Amino acid sequence: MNMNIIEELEWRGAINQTTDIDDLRKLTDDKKIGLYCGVDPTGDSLHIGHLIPFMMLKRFQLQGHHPVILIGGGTGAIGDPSGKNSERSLQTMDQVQHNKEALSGQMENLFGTENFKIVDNYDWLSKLSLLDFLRDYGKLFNVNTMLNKEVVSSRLEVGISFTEFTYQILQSVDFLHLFQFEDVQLQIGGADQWGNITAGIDLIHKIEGADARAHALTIPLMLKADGTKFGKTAGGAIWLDPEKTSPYEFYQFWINQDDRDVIKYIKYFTFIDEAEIKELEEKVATQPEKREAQRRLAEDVTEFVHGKQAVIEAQHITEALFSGEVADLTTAEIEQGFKNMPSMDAAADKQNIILWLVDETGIEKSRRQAREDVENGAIRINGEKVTDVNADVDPSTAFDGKFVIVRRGKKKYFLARIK
RNA sequence: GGAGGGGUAGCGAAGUUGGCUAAACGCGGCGGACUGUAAAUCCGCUCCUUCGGGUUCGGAGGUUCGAAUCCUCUCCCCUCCA
Repeated sequence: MNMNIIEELEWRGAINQTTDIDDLRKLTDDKKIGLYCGVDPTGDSLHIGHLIPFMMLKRFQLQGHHPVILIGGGTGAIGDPSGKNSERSLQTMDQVQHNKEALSGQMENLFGTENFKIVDNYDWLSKLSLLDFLRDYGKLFNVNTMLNKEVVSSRLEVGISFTEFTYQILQSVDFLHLFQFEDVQLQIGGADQWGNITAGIDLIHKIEGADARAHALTIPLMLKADGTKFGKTAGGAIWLDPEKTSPYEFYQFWINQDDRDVIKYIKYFTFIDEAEIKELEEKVATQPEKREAQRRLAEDVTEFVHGKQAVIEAQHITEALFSGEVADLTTAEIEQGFKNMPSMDAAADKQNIILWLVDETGIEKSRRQAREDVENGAIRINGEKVTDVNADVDPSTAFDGKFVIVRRGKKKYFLARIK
């Protein structure tokens, strides 16, 4: 596809707001630009919320541009007030360092090491003395302007510390630094970053001259059709770390997206081209029950994050778990599929199902409930429906006596690991 | 310190002329039907139980054949006054 990157982002619905879009289009036509987004090292794994700006960077990268991810090793120690209604607690430098290392590894999985750079603003912010900061940058920021930024004004009622108030200056210094030393001309961020990014552009203009070409591009707020926040499930965040969220669960997250959202997500999170997306859109409208779009979405994103093999395994596990035919799952697949499903240790002894469900495994909280579920036909042991409350559970009959897979209801699974 | 109001099951909220109330109703949760691993809807269950019964209504004690409901003491919360 020879579409200009900005045009491509436009049809993908990925742009919320930009500075001079015509100049941006021209700039990206004329040369391969440097661009960046910042990530605060507030945790030790990326989650799918991070994927939102990363998808943008990736698209630029695929067209030959030079993405840079800035890890806020310096600012992370300060706390960005954006999107927060109360003061953040500070992290220790050790935590920040640990998180930074974990995140960098994950980013390299997504972007490779060619034509991609990770920088840490600690490297330059930490060298800035207070006096230099005040003389070189502080002078260029007008407090009235800063107060008017949405991020700050929304906090005036509840209060904001000087530290967080200063955040926008630091982020501006970052942009300036990258503009000067990494040839970065565009900063990307969530819609709530607009104020911070434009503050940086103002700084660049003041120092580098009004004709310096620095741009801002923000991404629309991702909301689900039901109005709730994208990326959160009952079980919490969806992580990119396969130890925290298994590839199977990751795959499941995407396959479960609402019809109303799926095309939007496909446009945003996959590299599928326009023609095929049109087809999928048509399919959602005419044959929603096939959920082809959801499958493609899940496949594509899972492959991007975890690789081809992970997709194949996730699909195998999916097939087994949803058909109930769990018998042919491998040990590794069981481990993965049940990563974040309830699991418990159990003895190898054969015993009555009610006692086993309540006392041995704790799957059911009372005998009353256990009986009810068994009698309702809600319980399956290794895929076999059990409706007799006097039946026994014999762990030795499947999976070499290592596991007993319990399914309650249509899709709730439990894994008993036999000791 | 003074005057009121309140603490009921996961949450919200009835019930306070003592028994018919293991405790209405709503939400949530769990099953089932339908279905597309959806949405909506409908149905059942939702303190424990060896199914005889047992233990609950902030806590302790008392009155009574019998209390979430009455009395005493006590802890906590809210509102108003100081």
